[in-house]
Amino acid sequence: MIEQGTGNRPGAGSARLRLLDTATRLFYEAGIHSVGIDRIIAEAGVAKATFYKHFPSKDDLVLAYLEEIDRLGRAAVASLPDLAPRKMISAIMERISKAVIAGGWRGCPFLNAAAEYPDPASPVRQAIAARRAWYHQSLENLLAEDGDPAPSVTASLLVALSDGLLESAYLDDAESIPALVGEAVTRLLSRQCGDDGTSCTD
Amino acid sequence: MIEQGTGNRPGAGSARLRLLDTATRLFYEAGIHSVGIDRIIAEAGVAKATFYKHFPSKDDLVLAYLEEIDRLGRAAVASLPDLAPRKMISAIMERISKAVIAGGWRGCPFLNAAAEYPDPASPVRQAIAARRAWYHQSLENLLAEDGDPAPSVTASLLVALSDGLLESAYLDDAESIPALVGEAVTRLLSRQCGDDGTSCTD
DNA sequence: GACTATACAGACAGGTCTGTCTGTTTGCTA
DNA sequence: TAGCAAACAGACAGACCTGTCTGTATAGTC
Repeated sequence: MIEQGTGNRPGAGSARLRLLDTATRLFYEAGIHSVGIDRIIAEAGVAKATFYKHFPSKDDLVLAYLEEIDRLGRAAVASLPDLAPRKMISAIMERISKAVIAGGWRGCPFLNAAAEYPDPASPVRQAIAARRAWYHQSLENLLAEDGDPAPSVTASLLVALSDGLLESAYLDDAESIPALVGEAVTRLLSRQCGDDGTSCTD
Repeated sequence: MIEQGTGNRPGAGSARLRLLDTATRLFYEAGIHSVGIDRIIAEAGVAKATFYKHFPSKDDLVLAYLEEIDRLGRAAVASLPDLAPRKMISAIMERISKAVIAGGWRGCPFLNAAAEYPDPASPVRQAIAARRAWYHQSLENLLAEDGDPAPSVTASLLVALSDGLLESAYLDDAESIPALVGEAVTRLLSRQCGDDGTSCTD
């Protein structure tokens, strides 16, 4: 899907790629409204006309930015090894720790974007809603497989905890997150013994 | 504390109040960077020079906006009736439901502001950090009183869940929040029977 | 009435924003 | 060599941004 130009045609598609990469970095680091087109094209080394050829408006670039992150996240989850449901849930939640420990964490890109886009009907907000629906549904399916008595409620709590831990990593202390993720999963999932590695000794 | 001018001195202090009220509404509804000074003074009915007399810069107004919300939140918690620790924790968490059900919820003002202020050294971010530290400490104290074996960890989980539920109310479904708040508290707090109303039948 | 404090109205400067436009260069293809 | 598609450079328009400034009106106080 990602066509890394520069094969035979030195610039074919690479301008779009550079724009999206640069915008991703700048939008995430500085916030969306704080970053102007001029800065993006300067740092990407792309002419303004070329930018507006690939993205009819700035909001189209913002949308592409979020959709690309969404795509990568879904691909990462899809490529997880096939484990028992509860271990899958743990693996998904532990992606939080990995994202946060890497450094330069500036909060969840979707929550940050939502803060800047108040209109729920805007394409940006709809992309965020789609992302959240996918995440919730993925967890709910696994919880149902795991025999959770209220998979939708538990999934909502896991989504909320994911959001909260991602924000906590940004605003409080990133290093404490991995331990908190484990603790949260242990406490939130209903104790059902026998399936797999949960302790169930209490 | 709130002095609604127009008593004997028709305009004494009321300009600052109108500015802060208007800014609070607009910053929260539309986002901080999206609202210009011109719009604030127009809707507040205040001259620009008057604005800059009360607030040396826009960031000072932003800071006043967050500090006022912080002050109100702390006052509301301080004025809760004196209950047993666990009930106090529940009461604090249930403030989430009340805030969210009222309608017009646009997410946590502090998380929204943090999304727009990347520099952790900025006064805005420091106000956010102070708010979060207060909230965490308040919960931790109550948990310690309640005999929680790891009050700091549990407090961190409650903070994360608060953040997450507030975001969920904004982006997913506000009406489901009250039930989720109760469920979250039940599942997160360690089961210690005998104190008060926790079921402890499992 | 004179003085002071407060707020009003609005022009202005200097910068930045998005988006459009003209014209040039580059490199592949026929 | 000619043609074409893509990207380059950068001027420009029109709006909006923050912050400064000048001048006026009002109300309370001495």
